[in-house]
Amino acid sequence: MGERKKQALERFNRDNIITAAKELFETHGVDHTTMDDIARQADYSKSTIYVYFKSKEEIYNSIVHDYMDMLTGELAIAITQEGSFSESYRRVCDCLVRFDERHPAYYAGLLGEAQMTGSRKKQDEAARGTIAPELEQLLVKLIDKGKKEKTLSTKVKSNQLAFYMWSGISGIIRLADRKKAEIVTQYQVTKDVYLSNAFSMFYESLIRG
Amino acid sequence: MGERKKQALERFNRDNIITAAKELFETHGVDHTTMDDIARQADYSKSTIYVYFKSKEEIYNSIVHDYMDMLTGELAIAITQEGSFSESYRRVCDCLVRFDERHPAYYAGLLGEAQMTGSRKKQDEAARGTIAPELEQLLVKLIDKGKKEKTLSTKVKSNQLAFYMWSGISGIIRLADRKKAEIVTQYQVTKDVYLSNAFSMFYESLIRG
DNA sequence: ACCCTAATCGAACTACAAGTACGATATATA
DNA sequence: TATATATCGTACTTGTAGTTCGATTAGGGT
Repeated sequence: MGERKKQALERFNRDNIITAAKELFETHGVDHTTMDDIARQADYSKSTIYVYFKSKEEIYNSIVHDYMDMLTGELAIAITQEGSFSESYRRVCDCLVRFDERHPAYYAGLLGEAQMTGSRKKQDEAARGTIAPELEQLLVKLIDKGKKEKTLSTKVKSNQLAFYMWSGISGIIRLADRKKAEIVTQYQVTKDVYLSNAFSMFYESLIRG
Repeated sequence: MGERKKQALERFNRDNIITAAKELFETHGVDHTTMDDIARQADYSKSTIYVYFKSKEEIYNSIVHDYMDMLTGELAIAITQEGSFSESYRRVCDCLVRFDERHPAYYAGLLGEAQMTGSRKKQDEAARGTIAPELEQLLVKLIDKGKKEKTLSTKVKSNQLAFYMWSGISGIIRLADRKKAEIVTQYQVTKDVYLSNAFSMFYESLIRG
């Protein structure tokens, strides 16, 4: 078989497997989906699955990677679209909230915090706990936009400020998601209103860095 | 055996087991510590372990609970000690940072985000993803202190603001911990300096809520 | 039509750790 | 000494990731 065809086949099979895994991960949860489940759903034998992916974790990471691409695409638009820093900032927050709502199973993966339960293989050192570089670049771009229009001071280095922004926003979203029930019952606001307030407050910290 | 003695014995055994587990969890990590390891370390048979704890997770949660008590003690001091809101706020941040540094294996548990890998039992619904109520009360107390001295506006409800504060601080600490290497190499500051800056910025968002 | 190679299958197998079962034994109390 | 109960030890069950390997299928080249 020609090298061309071989690669096309590999891609085709990987895609099928990922599609199947996505469905199962989202409906039953990552932990309750077994490799046999994935094989059955994708209509492959388990051994074939292991030809294309060396572990369950690699499947999960591939999906996260796909979603990461989608997300960075959306963020790029949110950031480069016309409007002030403040408007871009809100669009970015919205993007992340919507991502968390649509793909809760992968939000942890996006932050590099996913851990496979019951995995026999050591976790990939490479992918551990890093912000994806493209993501970081985008956030820096956003910060620079703010600096250019003098909304942000230039005292703090952009990448450091971007990192601060990311940690704050992701912390806010994570906890809001975890405690959404209490937010509604105890604080008497919807989750969206709470988040909107929180992002507004957090914005203050950025423009006074 | 009298009820008194029985309870003392139960406590004694639980303490021994927890002490053994703590050592192993901290030296080898929670995931790489097996129930057999714990039994060996504590000098009990595995079956006895299961008399006193119904699962590995319960052992872990007990430890978290202990540390939570310690931490709330320290926070209570940090908050009620003399000084302004701003000073208390810094002390609270310091407390949390030091906790994360001393007990990284339990920081996730503290936030209610720990997940046992390979556990056969369903996770306790009760303990899922909540801030411990005592912790929440303390944070509210801190916020109220700020309101009383007019450093904080009273527009936002105290418990909501406390929650926001908690999510921000814990997000900042978590990511700083995860990326400490990059902080030093890329941002050219020590982790402590970075955190100090971050907490200062975040402070701005609180006083302008 | 035939062969060869690579892809796929299937089913049994290993490894491992959590949690269980249960009879044997030690220890204290009455 | 008799009884109750705490502890032990060992073997077992269960669930799942990942492996092995011989059998089978499919397509392309001759």
